[in-house]
Amino acid sequence: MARPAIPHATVSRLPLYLRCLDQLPVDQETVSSGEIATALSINAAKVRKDFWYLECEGRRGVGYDIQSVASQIGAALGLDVPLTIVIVGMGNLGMALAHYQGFASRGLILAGVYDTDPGKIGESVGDLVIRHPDSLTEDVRSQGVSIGVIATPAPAAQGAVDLLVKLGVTSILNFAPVVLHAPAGTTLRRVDVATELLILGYHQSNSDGVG
Amino acid sequence: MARPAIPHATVSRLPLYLRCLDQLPVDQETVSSGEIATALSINAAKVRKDFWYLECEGRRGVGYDIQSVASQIGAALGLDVPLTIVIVGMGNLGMALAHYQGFASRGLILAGVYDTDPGKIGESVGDLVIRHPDSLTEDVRSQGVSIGVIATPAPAAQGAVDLLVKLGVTSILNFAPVVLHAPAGTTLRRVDVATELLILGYHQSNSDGVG
DNA sequence: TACTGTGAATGTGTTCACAGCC
DNA sequence: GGCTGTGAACACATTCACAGTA
Repeated sequence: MARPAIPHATVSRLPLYLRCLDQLPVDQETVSSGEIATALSINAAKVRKDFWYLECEGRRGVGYDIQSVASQIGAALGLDVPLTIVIVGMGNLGMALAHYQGFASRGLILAGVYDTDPGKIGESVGDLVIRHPDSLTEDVRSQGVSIGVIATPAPAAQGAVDLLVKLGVTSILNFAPVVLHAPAGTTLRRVDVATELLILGYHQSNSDGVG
Repeated sequence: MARPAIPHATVSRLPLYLRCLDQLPVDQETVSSGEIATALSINAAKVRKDFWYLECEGRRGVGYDIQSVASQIGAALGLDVPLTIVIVGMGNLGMALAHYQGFASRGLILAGVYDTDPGKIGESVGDLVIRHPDSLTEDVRSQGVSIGVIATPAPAAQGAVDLLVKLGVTSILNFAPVVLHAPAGTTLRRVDVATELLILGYHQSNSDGVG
């Protein structure tokens, strides 16, 4: 009954469960561990144990209530308090990320986009206008930004991180091809984030290799 | 001496090591496990064991030869035989990915970009021209494509996967917000790919939660 | 019968700790 | 002293297997 903390491995699967639940027929009310397991090609006991950590109660012989599982997962991921993000660096990648539906569909609110290029400042991106990173100080304070996305060229990346961290942003999603360092006085945990790479094996499970 | 297969966990760290090595001063010839461990905020024994799996030979009291470690990692990732990728879906995200330096800097060759929208077909993207996915059949055969990137809207994603798989592509990198299914006759392994999410904790290590 | 809940067994990955070499 | 190489200990994650409930 006194449940342990939710393991990392479980947390990393939660977004996957969420997507999977989203795609069930709207009139379906319950779902079994087996159904989810099949859809994600994982083991059903793993699904049950994951849900157990989340304190989702299922009904034997029936399954789990979709609504309540979804809301438990949302709560565990902190999506019940919507997260606010900003994107620094409005090159091609930054632009694409700003337009990308993936953030919104995961409940993230894009609050600002920034670039140092005077030629870009003032340009509109959806509802937002590109501004100089100097504005971050004000924006982070007023909007309570929790995630900063780095889409700058490599040499500018570390500076952007330092600034964000100084302002109190605690999560950095880095797309620049550099290894970032934690500014002084902070510690750092590196996490691989769920972009999905599906490795297809033909009839027997392919041993390994990222290619 | 008879070394076991390289564990998944190790493989998932190899790109990180590679980036880390790239950023060392050009005149530096050797690197110690401790140096790398500090840069990546991981344990030094882990680095040594990872290098051990790769059969990298270090010198006690000195460290590892940077060149040879880099080439061993490259070989383990299959980057000595350059991988070829194609992108299906040339909306904002697809465009950005096509221009993104990250692929090239990891030794991936972008061989084709595809979209079904007649208004987009024929448009140039760098050296390439957007074509209809029908051309994939020919292209995959002639270029030996190993990775297909899905950047289509959600409803088109599964169809794109089915086509790629039918043509013999064995790795799919999915950016569409849907759960994909393995076509009949194939098995599927899901992998989280290294986009870096740095979670910064202030002096004490932040317990958890992806936000 | 169909499903959950969960201890126990197994498998994998990480870290320690120290001998051995430069 | 600084660093690698590596067994052994530990921690964590997955899977099995089955009792229990609707």
